[in-house]
Amino acid sequence: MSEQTFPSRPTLEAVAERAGVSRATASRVVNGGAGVRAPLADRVRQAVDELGYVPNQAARTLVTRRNDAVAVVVAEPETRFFSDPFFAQQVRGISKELTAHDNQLVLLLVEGTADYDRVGRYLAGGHVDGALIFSLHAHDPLPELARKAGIPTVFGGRPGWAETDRDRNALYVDCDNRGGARTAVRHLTGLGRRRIAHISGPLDQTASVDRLDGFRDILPDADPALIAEGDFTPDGGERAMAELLDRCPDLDGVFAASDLMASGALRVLRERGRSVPGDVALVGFDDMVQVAQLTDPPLTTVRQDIEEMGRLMARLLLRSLDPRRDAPGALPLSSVVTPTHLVRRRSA
Amino acid sequence: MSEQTFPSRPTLEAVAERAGVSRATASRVVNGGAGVRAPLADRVRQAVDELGYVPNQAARTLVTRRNDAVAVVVAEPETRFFSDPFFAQQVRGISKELTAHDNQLVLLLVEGTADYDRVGRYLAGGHVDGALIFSLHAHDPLPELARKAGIPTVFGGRPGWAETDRDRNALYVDCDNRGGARTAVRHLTGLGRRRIAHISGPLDQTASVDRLDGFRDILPDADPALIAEGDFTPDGGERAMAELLDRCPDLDGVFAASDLMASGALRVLRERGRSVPGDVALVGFDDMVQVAQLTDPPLTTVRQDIEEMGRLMARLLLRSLDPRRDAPGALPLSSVVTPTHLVRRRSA
DNA sequence: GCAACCTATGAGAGCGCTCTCCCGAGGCTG
DNA sequence: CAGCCTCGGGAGAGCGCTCTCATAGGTTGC
Repeated sequence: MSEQTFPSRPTLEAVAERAGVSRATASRVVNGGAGVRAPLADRVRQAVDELGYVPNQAARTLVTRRNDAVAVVVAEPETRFFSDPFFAQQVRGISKELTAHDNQLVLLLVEGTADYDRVGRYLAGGHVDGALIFSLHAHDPLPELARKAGIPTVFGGRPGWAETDRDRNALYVDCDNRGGARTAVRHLTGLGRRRIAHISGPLDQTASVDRLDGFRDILPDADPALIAEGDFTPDGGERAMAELLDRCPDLDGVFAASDLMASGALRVLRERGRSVPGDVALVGFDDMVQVAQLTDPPLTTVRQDIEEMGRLMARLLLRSLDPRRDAPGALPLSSVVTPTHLVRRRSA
Repeated sequence: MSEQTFPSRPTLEAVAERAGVSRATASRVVNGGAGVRAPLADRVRQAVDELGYVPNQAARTLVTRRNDAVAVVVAEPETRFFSDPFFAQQVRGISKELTAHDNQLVLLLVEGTADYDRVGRYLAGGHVDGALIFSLHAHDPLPELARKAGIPTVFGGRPGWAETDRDRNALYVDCDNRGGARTAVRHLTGLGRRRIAHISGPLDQTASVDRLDGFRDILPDADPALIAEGDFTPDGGERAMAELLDRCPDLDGVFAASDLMASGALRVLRERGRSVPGDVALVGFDDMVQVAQLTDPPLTTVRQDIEEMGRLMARLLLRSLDPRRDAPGALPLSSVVTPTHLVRRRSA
């Protein structure tokens, strides 16, 4: 049925010949045309149009050593990547910033252990100029792969070794997890709640640990039975909430480390006949559109600007790829911690 | 804070020198090592390891004219791309097949009109060997862009012009939308339903039109008031269902063109006090895990194997990139229509 | 009016790789 | 044992582009 044929593309040489100039001049025009007199430049541009010339990216990359492409690496099962709006928002922010600077986004999903090899080869193969890595778990080999590949990297979320191991010089963007958690818990204590539980994220991620630390900052003597570990999914939130209710039926407040987990917790609370916020006040984290506002009751939550964080990650990476980019006064080349703040709705 | 330095990569020349062979031999070993005697090959492999050599992809592409990368182009707002599990499943199928053949997936999202330019340039720039395009709407410029770029393309879902405009020779993978719709509607009539409504997808997509056609095959005299157009989202399903109930309060069956829309319809039916399947029997389309089985009641629906369709798309594209791949007897190089079948659950 | 100086253009090297040729060494046949 | 074939390995061209460097022509200054 199909017999697609694909003629070979015109080369710069062909353009130059048609315009009656040298390849060098044609190249100059194609790349902005600085220092080429108008009549010549016009002839070249016309030749480009007539031939439908598009530069061969491989040849260009070979000499400039730039790809104008950036890898986004996600160490999370595809299922979660596609179902958790967190990633969608972050990728959108990244995507906007990258396309604004004519960079291409290459998505690399890491599912099985075997994928690490493939990703390592890809990063080292010179396909991309830099990497954005997020959802990093402890002992994940990705940072090492990126380092070996020798390409600039920016992390979404503080890597575990960022503080201890200074010379590895991680560049990251994260929100003020600990401060946000403190605000959330303080809000609950302010409401007079006395038995406050915490549903944490997976404790091999710094975001989870930091939020737990914030919780403990306010409640240093909290009963360990009041803390359950989730996995940032609604199901995980359900499981953790059920566990907590079994252990401490008298709890009257819950701080969940994500809105998605809070939504799961909410379902379990309702099933078990607890009113929210009457019996149990509930605070989430993220202020995820499509989640926090749609639950019943809508979630009081700690807002972080996820899309903006994505944008910052991309900007940071682009700057470390080319320090001259957006000149003085711009973003300094260092990690960024964005602020959080409490959004009060009806769940607490 | 950050001062990342990036040493230049070892070249094939360096490997050859270290192994005491010519560049040609080193290249042979790196690419499979056919026709190189074992001791030499081993020396080369050792040199590769010691130097941490990784081939420069740009140089390789320049001469082979292959990228081993394929673009996946989605003409749908990011929001829908990330929230609709349909895409997730399709991309997963594609991703599996591509990685199995050492091909890289490059995701291109098209949101605004401005993005078409960027995507066109990208496809024409020789970054990728082929393109997979899905969620095509009528009059979308993407097919033309891909054609101009001169790269093989496979569509997810039959493009509108595939039947009429033979010489454009579209290669596509689709499910038997019309047949599936017929099965769904026949099931409803078989249950004794007499006022059967249809919530269609956006009618500028062939999948929507085909499903509507299937509906009409069984009910050629259906009241036009019993047909409402949705947009494949839960919200669209809600709106359409509300409309239908306003127009025809006596309807007793609904065939929704997607599970997501069916889930929205279900909410509206419940709100309006209609029991399902008692008052209104409801059939969806897709058999989307995480949707059809989780609604209350679970959806009777038309199953299509979305992941498999993704896999087929990728396989078809890989074959048209390199006809020698997976030798005789394999997939013929022509469009594929996959079967559908009814999955009975409780909603009808 | 001539030296000194620009500035626009061209010539050409080379980025790192693959692949086609070609040569030489060994094994076979007659 | 000569002649032929085979097959492993090397030499080298060139993929399409960018960028440095040299050059030609025009300008300026004294």
